[in-house]
Amino acid sequence: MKLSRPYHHGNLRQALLDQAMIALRDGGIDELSLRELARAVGVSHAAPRRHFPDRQALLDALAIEGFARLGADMRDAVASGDREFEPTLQRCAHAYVTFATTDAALIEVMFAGKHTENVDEAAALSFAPILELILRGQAEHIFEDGDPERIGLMLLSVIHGIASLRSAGMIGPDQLEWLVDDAIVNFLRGTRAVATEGVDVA
Amino acid sequence: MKLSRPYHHGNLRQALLDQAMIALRDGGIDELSLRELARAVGVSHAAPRRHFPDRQALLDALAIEGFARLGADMRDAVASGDREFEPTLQRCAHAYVTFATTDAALIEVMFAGKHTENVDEAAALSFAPILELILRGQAEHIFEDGDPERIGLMLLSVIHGIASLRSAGMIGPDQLEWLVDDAIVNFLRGTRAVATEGVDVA
DNA sequence: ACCTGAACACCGTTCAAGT
DNA sequence: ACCTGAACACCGTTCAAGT
Repeated sequence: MKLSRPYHHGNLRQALLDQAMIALRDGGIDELSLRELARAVGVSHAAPRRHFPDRQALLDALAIEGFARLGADMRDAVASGDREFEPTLQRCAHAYVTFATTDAALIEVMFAGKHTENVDEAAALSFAPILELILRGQAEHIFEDGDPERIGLMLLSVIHGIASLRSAGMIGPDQLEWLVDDAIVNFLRGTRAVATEGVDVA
Repeated sequence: MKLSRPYHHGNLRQALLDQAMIALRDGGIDELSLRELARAVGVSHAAPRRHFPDRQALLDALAIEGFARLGADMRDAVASGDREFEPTLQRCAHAYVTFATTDAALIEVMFAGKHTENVDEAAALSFAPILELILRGQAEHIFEDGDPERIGLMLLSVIHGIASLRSAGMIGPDQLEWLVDDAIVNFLRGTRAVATEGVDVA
């Protein structure tokens, strides 16, 4: 006769990750305990060890899943809506910030630093939509020529900075929307706010 | 006869904070343990409780000290060197990023979110040099008019974003210098990189 | 007022042992 | 191959007790 709880038939790893995502959402990174995860999933406290050698390995796996979702969110945002450049960039930026504020604890894990190669790979991959936008912007002569990574890094800095300040509580929920809008406009045109002359792209 | 270790004659609180700063530098935020701090300072593990009700109180105090130092660093950077606007802004930004990379764990504590009112006060105070620069920039017509807080928030986002990405390891140490330079230039003039016409500021 | 010592509940990690 | 149970060393927090 089979057990009513049959060893999680091999998907314990994913069950732990799913439970961890839930725990992250309503507990923060410090509340995340391997033992509690094991308990919630109905397994002994030593069982996770087969799938995650230590706590950091679990966090790395979470970060990788997070970057995959972040990249997908941005890609979707770019694809949805019209093709006009500036609104597209706006949607991409908003997708990033929305992700970061919705899953604040997760993005903390993603950018925690103590990572493996695999995490860095996932991170680089997730930023592909941004890089593609830069390339397109250069083709449309919206951006200056030169290393697209350089421009991408500057763009990422603004967006991630906003997300980070929001998580820290230094930006109110109400300020978020227009701040992203303004930051993108400012990124494109600078603080001098010259009139929108010569911005008729294609 | 007096004890050779006389109860830390009332400065246990500061001794703990100093030791915590050291621990933060070579251990990160997770390595920071109240018990170890007490041990390092030569006091029982329950003694810190008189000065810090719980771990978070210690972290809050660290954050407040951190913001004070960050503000001072930026103020010094602004004061040192010539008064030309753009270089002054550059020095201020570099001071921020240097602080953030030198004391990466500390700035993590400072922006961790779970703060008290007092920490928010200290944070706002530390950003005063940035706000003053914005006001000066508006007076010199380098910035558009309107809410200086709005411009300050955008500027802070870029700078903090760079610092944050650096801590996460997504920006190499070698990329840091020119990225800050470029980000400030881009903040002022935008990505289009129009020639430097009409930028002759008084 | 300030600190100690023992106690409690919780961790992450390790390892022999089970099926 | 995958999981269990006991064990170890470490936490933060609490509280009666010392001086």
